[in-house]
Parts: sequence; structure tokens; C-alpha cells
Amino acid sequence: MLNEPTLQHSQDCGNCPIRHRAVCARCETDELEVLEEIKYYRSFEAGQTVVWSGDKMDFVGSVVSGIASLTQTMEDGRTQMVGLLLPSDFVGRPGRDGAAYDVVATTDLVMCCFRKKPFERMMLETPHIAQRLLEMTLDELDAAREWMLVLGRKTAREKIASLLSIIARRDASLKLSGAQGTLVFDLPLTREAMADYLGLTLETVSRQMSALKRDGVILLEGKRHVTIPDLSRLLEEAGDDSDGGMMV
Amino acid sequence: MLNEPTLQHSQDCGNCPIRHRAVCARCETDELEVLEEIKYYRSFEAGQTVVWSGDKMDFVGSVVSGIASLTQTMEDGRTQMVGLLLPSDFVGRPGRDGAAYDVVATTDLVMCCFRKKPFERMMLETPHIAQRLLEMTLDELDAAREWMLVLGRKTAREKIASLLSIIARRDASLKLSGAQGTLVFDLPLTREAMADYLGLTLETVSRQMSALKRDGVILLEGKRHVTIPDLSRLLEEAGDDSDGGMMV
DNA sequence: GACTCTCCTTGACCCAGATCAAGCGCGAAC
DNA sequence: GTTCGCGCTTGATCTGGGTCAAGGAGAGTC
Repeated sequence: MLNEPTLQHSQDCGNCPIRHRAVCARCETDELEVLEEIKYYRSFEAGQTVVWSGDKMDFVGSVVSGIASLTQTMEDGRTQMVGLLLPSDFVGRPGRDGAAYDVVATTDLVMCCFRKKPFERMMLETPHIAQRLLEMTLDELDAAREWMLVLGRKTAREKIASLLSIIARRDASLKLSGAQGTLVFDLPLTREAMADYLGLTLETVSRQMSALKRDGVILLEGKRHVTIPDLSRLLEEAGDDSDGGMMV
Repeated sequence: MLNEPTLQHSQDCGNCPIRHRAVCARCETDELEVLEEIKYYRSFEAGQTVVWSGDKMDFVGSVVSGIASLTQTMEDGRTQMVGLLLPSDFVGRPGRDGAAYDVVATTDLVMCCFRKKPFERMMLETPHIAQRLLEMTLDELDAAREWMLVLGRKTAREKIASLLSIIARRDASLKLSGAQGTLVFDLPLTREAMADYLGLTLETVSRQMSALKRDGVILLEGKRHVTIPDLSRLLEEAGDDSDGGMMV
């Protein structure tokens, strides 16, 4: 019912929305031309699986719009989300055949994919790509390690506040809304997905969301629409040092 | 009481014990010669801090021998280890001034350091270094994500079994002891360090170690000397799928 | 041999968050 | 309209691991 060749997105890298943040960010115009030859777009509906852990993956790519998640599952069904992929984030690992995690579209999703073999060849010839990929991977490693602190040592309330502040911050940086005052956004995750991210049950997520609402840390309209009246208050609840160092 | 220029380690990269696994693994002889000019060795005693989170870090480097750990700390003192650095692992981030974590010598430690600025310059000129660093960073990201599953979803017993199996496996791959039968090693971590790694308290670590011993999953001589009579049994206790995919 | 210090073990008790269970709200299908 | 189903909330109860507390084992020092 979908997955016909998706043309609504610019075939032209020049006016791609993630042009300046994705793995191609440092490429020159001529380098982009080579990339355009091996790239293609794919769309997924919310809930669809992009690749299954262990499956052969013959492409790598960037999230253009929407959100995807990386998930690990144990045999008995326990699952842990290990990555949240926002627009411009990179999917796949050059130099490895199988996917290491399930990649699932959390919202409707558009990806810009490159066939793996030609992409690997290009990485060797085009230092701009390898450099940018290294930088992005180091950033993801930092994020993963920050998340280890959340998973290992924070309380349920702090975990929720941490997740909200991350989403709020990333969202704000996309919308470039400078107004520090009140942040407003729609949660892109179900309570269950939040639980999988935070190593909690969905009941605990729900209870803590209600508690943060009751205490005025957040405002909720419906289940997903969130307003943060005071970001520093939220960061305090997250247990982060004062104003979080505003890393980009 | 130490830190005099340490000369007991080969100044010569040619017979360096981590030559083929570290960031310099892919370098040619002439590239090594350039590296030798900007490298120097530093030694640390067990317990010493290599760098404090937030401090300026004007070098990057490799662990030559011993074990170091990356640790994050919250204001109230809760700490989480976010990385365990074994020989050949890389420390520091090119392109960033401050250290993101505390780096602590868990055992006596020798590092091969490079001044950061010249190293960064070399990375641009020597693709072999950047390529290897990307590969290592991707491996660390995978390890961090595997650890997120441990932290988020495993029970205390499974966490301990996971840590033991990781140490056993890495240790076995260093010693290239092909004998799958019984693995024997010394724990390089105190109970407290294990707790910091696993998001537990040291009491729980101690209790679960005793339980695994009581159940015959491990044998303990003293507090640190561990024998694994049956690795597959341990992996089962860790909740890992059968024989763990033997990744190197 | 006694003292001390660090690392570890073990017990008793408690609580945050898991589990089990019931029900609400709302959009889609008919 | 009614029904269904999904995502979510809330309550009642249970429990794994945290917390508090009291030692034990071994190595180093005097």
C-alpha cells in the first residue's frame, strides 16, 4: 500500500532538508553529484520494520524525515531501545553485512539510502564522507554513554525528565526557535516506546508523566502534546547539572 | 612517586604489543615513523585519575597495558561507568578540547599518548588512521548499545553473568587460549567498580557473585580469581542467545 | 602479635518500580 | 448510533534490589 517510488522528496541534494547535518554535510557539489547516482528514497509507515536484526542489509542511509528506533530484543521478549534516529541521523554500518539491531519506523519515515558497496567505495575515495561519519559516530557514542548513566543510575522520574529534555532540546534545535521561554512539542513516542527507551514499564512511564503534570513540570494536552513552561525546572528534575551544557 | 619518563616500554612501534589492534593498526612503516615523533608514554598507578571530566585534554592515546575506565558522576555522587578500556583501546576525542568523562586507571596503566594537535593534523593526511579510528569507534558504539540492554533490562544475576562473560571472552582473545574448555582469569575490577559498571550496589554484586558460586556457575579462589567451568552455562545465565555470536 | 585499612560478605528491613487487573477515551469501521 | 481496538491511566499488591548495619579476611605496618 506504499513504497512506490517516493518522489515527493527532492531528488536534488542541493535543497535537501538535512543537507547540512547528514553524512554528506561536508561534501562539495561535485561529490554530491556522485552520491546522487547511488542514492534512492524509501518511505515507511509508522510501525513498519526497516530491517530485522541479523538480516543482510545491502544499504546504508540517512533519516530524512520522521523518527526511527534501534531496538534489541532478548529471547524472552524483553526489549531495549538503544538508539533514537532523528532526521539527519545515519543508519547502517559500512563494512558489515548484517544489521545488529531491529530498525523500526516510530513515525512515518523517509530515508535517503545508498547502496552499500558503492558507498563503501566512495568512503575510501572521499575523505569528506568518512570524516563526517566519524564525527557523527563519536557524537552517537557520547549520546549512548550519556544514556548509560540514565539507564543505570537515574530514578523513573529522572528518566522521564531526561527523555523529555532531550526531545525538547533536539526539537528546539530543529525548529531553531530561539525563544528559550516555553517549549512546545508533540511526543513522537508511545508510552510503550518511552518505556523501552528508559528501561521501565509503560505503567511506570504513565504514572511518572502524570506526576510531572500534577507537579506542574510539564503541561499535557491530550496524551502527546507537551508544553515545558520552565526548561531549567525540567533539567533539575532530570538530575542534570544546571542547564545541561547546551551541546549541539 | 612515579610518572618519571617511562622507558620500559618499547619506544619502537615495530614491536609494540598493541601494534596490530590499536589506532595505528593499519599504518605503514613510514606512517609509524611520523607517529613516533609525536608519541610519548605515560604510566599511572591503580586508582589514579588520568583526566577529570571537563578538564582540557591536550592529548589522545591508546591503552598499552592495564585497564582504565570512563566514568560519569552526578552531583549527588551517583556514578556510572560508561566504558572499560582494555589494551589497544583509544582514549580521547579528536576535535574536542575537554574530556567528557573521568578517565581512571583501574589497574596499573601504561598509555601511548599523542599530542592532540599534531595527531589531528595527521588524521587529515593519513587516511589509515582515520579509517581505523572510525572502525574502532563503531565497535565501541556497538559495545555501548549492547551494554544499554544489560543496564536497562537484565536482572542483577544476568548483569553479573554478562560482565563475567565479557571479561572472560576478551581475556581469552588476548591470551589466544584456544582451549574452549575452562576459562580462568583474575577479575580486574573491585566489587564497587563492577557495581558502577552494572548499575548495581556493591552489596548486590557481592550477593550475586556468591549465588553464582553456590550454583556452580563460577568457581572463586579468593575474591578475584575466577574459573568458568562451562562457558555456555554462563552465557545462558547472562540471558544471551546461546553462544553469543563470538564477535571479535 | 596487635593495629589498621581496604575490600568484601552477610543479614534484616524497606521501598521504587514491576506485575496484575480493571476501566477510560477516542477514532475508525460498519 | 454501536462496537471495536488501541493507547493510555489508575489502583492494588508483590518483589528484586537498595539501604543500613555488623562483621570477616588478608595485607601492610609498627
